[in-house]
Amino acid sequence: MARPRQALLTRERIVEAASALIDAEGLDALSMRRLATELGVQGPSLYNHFATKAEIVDAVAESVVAQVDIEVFADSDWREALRLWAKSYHAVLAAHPNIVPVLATGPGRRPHGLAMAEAVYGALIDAGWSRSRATHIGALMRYLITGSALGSFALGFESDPELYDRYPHLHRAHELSAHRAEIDEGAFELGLDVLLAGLSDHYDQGVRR
Amino acid sequence: MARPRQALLTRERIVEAASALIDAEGLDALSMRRLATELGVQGPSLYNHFATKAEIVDAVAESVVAQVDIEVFADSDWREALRLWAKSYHAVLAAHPNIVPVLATGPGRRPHGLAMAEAVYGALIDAGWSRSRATHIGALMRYLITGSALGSFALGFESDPELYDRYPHLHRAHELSAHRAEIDEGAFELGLDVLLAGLSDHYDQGVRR
DNA sequence: CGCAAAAACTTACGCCGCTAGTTTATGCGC
DNA sequence: GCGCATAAACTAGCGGCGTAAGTTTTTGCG
Repeated sequence: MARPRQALLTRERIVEAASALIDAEGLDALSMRRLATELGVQGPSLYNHFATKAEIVDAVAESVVAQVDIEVFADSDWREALRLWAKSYHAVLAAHPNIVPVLATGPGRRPHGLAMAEAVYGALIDAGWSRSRATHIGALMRYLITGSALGSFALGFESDPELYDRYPHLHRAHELSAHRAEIDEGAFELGLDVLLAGLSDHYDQGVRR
Repeated sequence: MARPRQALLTRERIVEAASALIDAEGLDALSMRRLATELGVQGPSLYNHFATKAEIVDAVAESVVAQVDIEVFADSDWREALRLWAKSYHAVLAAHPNIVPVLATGPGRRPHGLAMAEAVYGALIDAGWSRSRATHIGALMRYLITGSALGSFALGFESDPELYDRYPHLHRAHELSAHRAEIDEGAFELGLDVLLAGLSDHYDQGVRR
């Protein structure tokens, strides 16, 4: 096949297919040939639309970050905004866990990633936090959100009971995976509550630097 | 070369070389052929000592986790122990950031990983936390520690000033990388302080479940 | 109408993890 | 002290990877 009358590929279709493939089978399953096959095309044809595989992955990351609600910073108190944003971000990552390692490296050059950083940092600055403190708080939120999304804590423990014979306190660790949702959500909520309460205390006591 | 009089490889030597290679050039740079070359040997010879590449990576992860101080749980108050352990873990990961994605998936079947989980969870249980709460706290600590080690927050922002022209609050973001150490450490310390203070309050108020 | 650009193709290079089969040295049982 | 299973290296090769190069055909603009 040479150039078709109607283009088979668009950047949008490629990103959608890549995103679906990553969601369904993980980052490692995304290869140029596999993705092309999924789109009914030969591998190298993708290079007519993206210069490298990394660009495709980046576009997928951007499309995920775009789903996070940053409108909340427009009209909420910084505490409430931070909580709602964190929950929204957390929910988006929970829906697309396989792309998290990419997001964890930072906003890079992605417009939505930068817009999110701008919104978070701006809200903290506008609330009166020092630049240094605002940066720390922003970093800290990212640690909690990506850390909790990177891999399920519960699933990190294998479900083989014999594995825990030597560890007296872990004798029920093989049951953890069955309560995966409650554990992962509970830990995140606990962290968010404690962090926001603590920061709120600092703030109210005038410790903003 | 057939079988040499003195074995060229041992599991220990392989793990050391793999660890050094990962530290120096990242997880992606670790290939069986490259590692073998580093050890003065042909690629497939490594399979006489490890069944798969994943086993080698796992052994490297185990050797890193083994450096974390879990003795502190033997004779400190749970708060102090948690703080010292977290700092030790954080320091070890800061020294070997490239292996963090592997550790972030949980202890798996690694003895030192399991021993660490046992120590943390056991200390919390012994202090009087409920099983559910102890699990949440353990998960939360992992979120903070691996989240902060996974990728520098400061380095997530590129040092190209023009990138931030559209984002008024980020106009100095290109300077972040220059203060990398202070930012990353400061955010981690802030998170650790706030979390431990908050949990300590819960504890003292009798909220342990 | 002609031609550059676009969008598909095929071929190929040098990597990758890993398998299979080969060679030779070691060390244990008789 | 010999024989042989095992260990530990080797070479060759499979199928997959990212991507570069060059080809073909269609489109759309000057």
